[in-house]
Amino acid sequence: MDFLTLPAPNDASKPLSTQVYDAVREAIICLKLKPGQMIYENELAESLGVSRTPIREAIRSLVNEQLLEVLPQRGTLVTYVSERKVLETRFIQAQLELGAFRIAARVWDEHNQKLTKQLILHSIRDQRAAADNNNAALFLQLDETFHRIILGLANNDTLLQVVYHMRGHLNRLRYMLLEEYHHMHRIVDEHVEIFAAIEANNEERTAQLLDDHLGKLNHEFPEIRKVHPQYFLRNIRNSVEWREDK
Amino acid sequence: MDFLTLPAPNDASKPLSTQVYDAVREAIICLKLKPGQMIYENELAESLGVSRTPIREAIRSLVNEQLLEVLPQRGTLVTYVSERKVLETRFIQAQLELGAFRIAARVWDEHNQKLTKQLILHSIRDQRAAADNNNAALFLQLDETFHRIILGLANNDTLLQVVYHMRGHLNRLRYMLLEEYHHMHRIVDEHVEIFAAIEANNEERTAQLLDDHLGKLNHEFPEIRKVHPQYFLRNIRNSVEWREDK
DNA sequence: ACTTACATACTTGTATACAAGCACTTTGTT
DNA sequence: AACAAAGTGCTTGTATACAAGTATGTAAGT
Repeated sequence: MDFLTLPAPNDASKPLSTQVYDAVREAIICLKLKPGQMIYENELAESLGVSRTPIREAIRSLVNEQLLEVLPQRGTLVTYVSERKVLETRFIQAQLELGAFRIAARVWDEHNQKLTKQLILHSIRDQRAAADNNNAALFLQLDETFHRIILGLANNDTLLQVVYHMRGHLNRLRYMLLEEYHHMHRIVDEHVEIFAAIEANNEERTAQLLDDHLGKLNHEFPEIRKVHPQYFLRNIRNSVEWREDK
Repeated sequence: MDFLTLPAPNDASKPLSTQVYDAVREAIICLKLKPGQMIYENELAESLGVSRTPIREAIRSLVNEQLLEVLPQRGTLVTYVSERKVLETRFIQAQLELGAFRIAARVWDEHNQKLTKQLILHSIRDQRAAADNNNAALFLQLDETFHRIILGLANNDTLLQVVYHMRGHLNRLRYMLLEEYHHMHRIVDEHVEIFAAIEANNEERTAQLLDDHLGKLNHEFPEIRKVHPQYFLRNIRNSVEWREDK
């Protein structure tokens, strides 16, 4: 667990429980904590140099996001990626992002959103750089930022938060995909296309492009599952009982 | 705080933290804990007869749902209802429910869903009874159940969970509305209409009716705000600083 | 050889003790 | 009388101690 560290040894700006939450969440999404792995409160507490109390509070939040599952008196499980969960999460993400991107296309105004445009162009440039360097972790972050900028045009913080949670799940899968297929440049191209449609105030085209963009995950899913079967569940619900490789 | 009680004095079926969560959440939504009210961990712990540990874990979950806000070293605030939060939440609810209800209308099959139909008819009957008795708390529960049955047809548990959280916010508002305007029968009528459209596999009409059904909240909002100004925030974000009545 | 019972070393769940910070009161000064 | 500053009692944040349950290994019995 030596890869788990807090941002600063004695940083009082945020409560320890929040810092632990951020650190563990990042580790789960980057697959440093592997789906199916057991973790233990004492172990985490020792690694991070804090007591069990903030650890438990962080775990509780991650259980709410279904990234962890507590098995009482046995330990805590990093949840498997299940096909069902991915499909469910993808549907929600699509519904919300489609709605928000439509708003973005509707309200986009070249004159009033010069700053936003600069942000987007910068983001796309950074994405290209990350793609050139084949840096999957960084690329995922930038991809998320790009989506957040557009979503921000809908002026709905709650939506940003919900989409953030949904992405928590999907990103583990997307991380595997990026590491395997290195298709980052294709994704950036799609981002460019989508933004062009928004700039043209073309709501229908924006929605169509975004739907394709998000939908690609469904086709890639079965492939990546064969590459990392140990991270996936076969059955319907998330459970410790049945695993792909048993 | 004497209205706060756990389901059973010594029920080991669920962890205390979960029981506390359920009890406090219910109290917030039914406005027994009022928006803007301060609560304290010690006070809750004494009322419920447990230690601060499970209390804190429950509070953490409710903070994640934005029903509570912890002010460090000062206490915990029952969040105000803000216009912004209501609009944001309503948008998400609409996007998700519209998507799911469309699926329901598409997949509905009289032959294969006899059981579901029975559930729905029962639910509508119960709703009428609650409306007759003018029982707002019960009606809200039944309303939620009705929506959940339909949403269940989309076969997406994650969506059920997200909608559940969004409703946590809206229900405080809806509770005020029901107490004030007693328009439960109108709501049941709309439910009947929506279900008829689903039975007819009429996706467009289902979506149209549901959109109207959910949209009514937006019109009622300014009215109810005048009745209970002390529960609402004037400003953009949820914050303890600015209040309607200051 | 196989099963069963039990001791043991873990785990999480809960309670309590201590630390640090905010708010108000009270006291002292001008 | 007005105001500033220290003190007191509250709050949440964190650490630790204890309780209860699970899995495992071992030894005894069949």
